[in-house]
Amino acid sequence: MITVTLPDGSIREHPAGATVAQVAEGIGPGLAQAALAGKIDGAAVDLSTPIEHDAQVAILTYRDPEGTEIYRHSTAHLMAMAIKRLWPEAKLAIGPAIEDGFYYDIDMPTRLSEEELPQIEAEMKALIKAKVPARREILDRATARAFFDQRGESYKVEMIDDLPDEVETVSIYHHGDDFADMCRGPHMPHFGAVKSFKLLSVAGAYWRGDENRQMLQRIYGISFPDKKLLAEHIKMLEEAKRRDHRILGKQLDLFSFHEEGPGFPFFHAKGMIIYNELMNYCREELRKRNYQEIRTPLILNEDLWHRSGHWDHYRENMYFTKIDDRDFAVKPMNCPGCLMYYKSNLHSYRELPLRVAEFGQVHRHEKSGCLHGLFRVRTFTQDDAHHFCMPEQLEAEIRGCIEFVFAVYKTCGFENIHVELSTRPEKSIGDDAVWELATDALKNSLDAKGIDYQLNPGDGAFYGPKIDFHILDCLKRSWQCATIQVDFSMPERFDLTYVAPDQSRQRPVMIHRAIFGSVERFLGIMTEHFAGGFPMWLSPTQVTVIPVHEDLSEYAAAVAERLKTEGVRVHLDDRNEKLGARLRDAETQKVPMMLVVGEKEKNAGAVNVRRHKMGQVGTLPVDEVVAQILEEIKERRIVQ
RNA sequence: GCUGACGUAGCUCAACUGGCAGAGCAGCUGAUUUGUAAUCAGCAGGUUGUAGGUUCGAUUCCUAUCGUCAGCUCCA
Repeated sequence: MITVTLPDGSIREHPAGATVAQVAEGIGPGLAQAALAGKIDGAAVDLSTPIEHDAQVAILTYRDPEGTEIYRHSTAHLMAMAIKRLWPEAKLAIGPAIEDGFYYDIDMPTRLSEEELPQIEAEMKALIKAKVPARREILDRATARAFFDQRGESYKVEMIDDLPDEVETVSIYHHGDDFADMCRGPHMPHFGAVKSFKLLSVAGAYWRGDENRQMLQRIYGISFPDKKLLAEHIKMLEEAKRRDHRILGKQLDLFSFHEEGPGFPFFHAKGMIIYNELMNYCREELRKRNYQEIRTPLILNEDLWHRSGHWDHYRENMYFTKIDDRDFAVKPMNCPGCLMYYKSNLHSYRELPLRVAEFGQVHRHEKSGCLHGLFRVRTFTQDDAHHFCMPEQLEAEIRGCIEFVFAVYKTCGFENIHVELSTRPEKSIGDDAVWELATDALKNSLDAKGIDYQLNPGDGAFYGPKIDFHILDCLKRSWQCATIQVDFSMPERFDLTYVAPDQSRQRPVMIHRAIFGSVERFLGIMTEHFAGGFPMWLSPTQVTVIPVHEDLSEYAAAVAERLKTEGVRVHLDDRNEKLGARLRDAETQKVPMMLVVGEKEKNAGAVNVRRHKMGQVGTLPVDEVVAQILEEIKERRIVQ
């Protein structure tokens, strides 16, 4: 007998050689049913794996993150098998589980399109019905290589060849008699366990992500242990589509794109209101936090970009032009301009920390295939700022930046923020002591604020470490926006100095930070986050006043005028349309508040309040409503 | 940039195997005077992304090109 210790600490006795599946059965029939794989002493294994000695054993179900991965991975195998049956000449590359589903990269002469997906799905269903079993086999390297070579699976052969020398054996999963794939496993015992799945899309993908290598066909799919979960997932995808800022931008008349300027957004009047409100808010915060604001030119002499290192590192993304036969470049970043500003005066230590902000419009040549609404454009405005400080001020400055980021995100409705700290990459400049100082400053600042973060070793910029802030929107999608970078390189390259108390010239440290990142992108993210129903302070139209019929236009106009005098963006809709139609228009344009006025309201000096998506709130005196509206705007309140 | 799909009225989408380019919404004109998500009627709206080609005839087939979308790569 052996002793099996379960995750909850309970202990069970089993005969030696009992399988993980038998342990699951011993615990209960429900668990045995839900079991996908197991863990023996922390190592993931198949259910059929025998336990030979005393061990820690865990049963993995879909609910475990690892179980989910196994579930999806097995579905990827299922899809690969179906494809091999339909197109035996197909060669398999890789097919992992991913964050929301799985994919398989396949090389085959037939061009797949979405139309072939149902055919593959039908084949998969047949394999599920047949409950095709999985069998694991361990082969030594040479045998495995010969096995795949003989089957013409050249990608698998390449993977085996690329394995580190110390790897002696390779595991293979056989599904049924005619399908095999190299795989670490574990896998579900048979395809019957796949209860519900859907293939979503086909796209090209490079073998090993290298654009110089073979383009493969990638098929994406998703699978769930129950139909309801699949239905929910599909609904979520539709919800995301409904919130797409590119579609809402059109519907709400916020911005547009044209063939004449691919990747260069046109901001319409309504989009401009939101854009300016975001900037106004940001400027208010800048004042509170003792920043000064500057503005530097869009085009500067090319020499500057040689000096800054951008020509070496960023040339591909830059636009160049000639003025009077001299070479110029359109700025892709604002820092060199800011450095010119710093250098235009002598600075005393008394001035530090110096906080210099710039809403700088930058241009970057992005590859045509990357462009994506406002999320990926060729020109955008950074809410940029550079802090120049003494080394001993670094930490306090970083803390200030972190506080700034969180304050702005809170106001904008983002509560879930994921923070990452990236440290020194292999290719970098500066000495270790300086890097350590900078990294510690970032780390200490995060710790002092009690912020959890993910460490990305070696992911920093070549000139310094950085903190990135990722916003999680309502659909749990993550967007990198804010960044705080410590930079010792630029002050060096541009020979920045300040005068120290002893009259010596000292080198300041530079912090580079952005909060929205790109104002355009941030606007796009907010559009999706609020599904176009912006908080009142941002809404292009904040209030629509609707008289029930024409005789009440005068009273409605007076209400509207009152709001307008108070600075509210108000619209009087006294068109010759039915009340319902005008309300519908206001609702589809996502106006946060509608004030309906009829005889009753007129006589009482009141309005009937209706809020976007919430319906009627009630009848209130005009004074009270005006006060509420003003307060909601001033407080930048989010009402949902 | 690469692979694939797509491009028809301001918007959303029709148009069989190549045979007179159509609808809803929006717009304009008129009627209707409205109590919480679409009042009715009429009118107007097009070089079918662009440039070639095949054909008696091309929105439809072919080539090129531009753009968009899904990915890959890259990034704010």
